[in-house]
Amino acid sequence: MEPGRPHPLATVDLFRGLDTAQLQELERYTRTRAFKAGQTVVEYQDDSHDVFFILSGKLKVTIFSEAGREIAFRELTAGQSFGELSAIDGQPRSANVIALTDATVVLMTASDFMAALKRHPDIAIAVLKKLTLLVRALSERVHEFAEKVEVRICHELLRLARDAMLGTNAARLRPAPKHAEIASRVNTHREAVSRLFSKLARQGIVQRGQGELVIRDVQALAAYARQLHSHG
Amino acid sequence: MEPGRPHPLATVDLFRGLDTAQLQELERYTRTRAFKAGQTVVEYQDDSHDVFFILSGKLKVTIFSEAGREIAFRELTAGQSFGELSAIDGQPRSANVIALTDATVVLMTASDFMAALKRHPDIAIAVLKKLTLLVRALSERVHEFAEKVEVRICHELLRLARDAMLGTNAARLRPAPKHAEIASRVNTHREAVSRLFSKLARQGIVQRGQGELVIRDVQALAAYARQLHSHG
DNA sequence: CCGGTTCTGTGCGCTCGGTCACAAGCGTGC
DNA sequence: GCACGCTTGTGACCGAGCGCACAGAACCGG
Repeated sequence: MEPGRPHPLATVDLFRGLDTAQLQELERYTRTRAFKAGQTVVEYQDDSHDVFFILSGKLKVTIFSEAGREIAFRELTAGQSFGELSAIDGQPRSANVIALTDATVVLMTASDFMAALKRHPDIAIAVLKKLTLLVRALSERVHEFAEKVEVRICHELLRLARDAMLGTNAARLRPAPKHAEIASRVNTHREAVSRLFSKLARQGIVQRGQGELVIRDVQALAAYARQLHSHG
Repeated sequence: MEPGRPHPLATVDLFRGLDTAQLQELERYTRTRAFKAGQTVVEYQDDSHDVFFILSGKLKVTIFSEAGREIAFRELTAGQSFGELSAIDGQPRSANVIALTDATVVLMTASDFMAALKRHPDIAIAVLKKLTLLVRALSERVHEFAEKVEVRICHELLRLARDAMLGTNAARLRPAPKHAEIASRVNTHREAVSRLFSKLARQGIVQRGQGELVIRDVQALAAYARQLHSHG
């Protein structure tokens, strides 16, 4: 327990709040693994049940429709974790995870993880918070499908903007998100995104520069969505 | 602690696994409330954060789109609980809950609930399992919106069938679910459901009797959905 | 700088499915 | 039974948005 040098597991969000002694004890139940860029970490429908904690690198979670179309994804980086769902309910994995860059992860078996939850209520609560967030995000998604395509795209843009604010009413997305990307997340097609962007650009709400997308007026974008939504 | 007479809180699913002494201790943090049929228990966007445990009666959870259209719902009965999300993350309520029948519930403040989670890891794990189930159900929903209307309706039918199986390949839904009901859950219109039912009835897959709906061949229904899905 | 590849912008036809309209069932209460 | 309301079945219309096609722009690697 060296005070100046924090334990490596201290970077894991779920373990925030544990002291070094507790982390050392937890570490006994983990194994470290390295993945090369492009390698698959877990595969959809696998029935492995380990939980993973990312020490370094960047991974990508994807879900494919049965037709093979990519439906949604998010990126994971150091400090984040994944695989809790299968550990908790024993069901097969709900998504693919592949390494985007070389990455180091630490993993724990389902039963060791569940035991850790019992021993350390703070971890359990951290997982609860994580799942709660997920539930709310998913619900939002479900609601959104009641909306028309343009509204959904606007919402997705607003979500992207939220994480890249630049002042209070503007955001810069760099690198520019690919249209096909956005489209697939809200379950529509590239062309729809392209057309909407043109419209928004004409109104000065967004601006496309080299390799970046600037949302000049977040308020106006939200208003645009609201107005589309209400009248039809 | 009378051995023959179980504690009233023992009926609550989340408290499965606690002994009578622990239940008595928990009870000190609860208040009991009675609701009359039709009364609102929690309202969407409220910022109350209590957790509710149903002792008796039937409640209904609904979510409305901003346009006021009912999007989805589920029913809750004795033993189930609700309100955990707001207690865990402190955000406003994610849905409306109204009493369908007269009902008795027990409630706990958010902070008492969180404290209980810390003291009783089994409760925390029960909540984790519940949320995990929810996440999986919601993900399934999100995926489904990539499908065409008919496929979505078939899937909804299959879900209904799952809870009302009659042998291995048939199910009886009684009372018959209303078409408008099913339609709103998969985000479409009464007419679409009506038309699909006619088609399925012509193929002998389902059968409409007085006040009930019989799914004669669940396999065939699943196959029908799969085939629609793959060719277009 | 050139040739290829991937991404973007836009026009157009066609299909799915949302909407309207109306008739027929069914249940309930009087 | 009859009248009323709620639910269901079905045809016809029509608009949103998907899919296709193709041209231009941006982004490589060499």
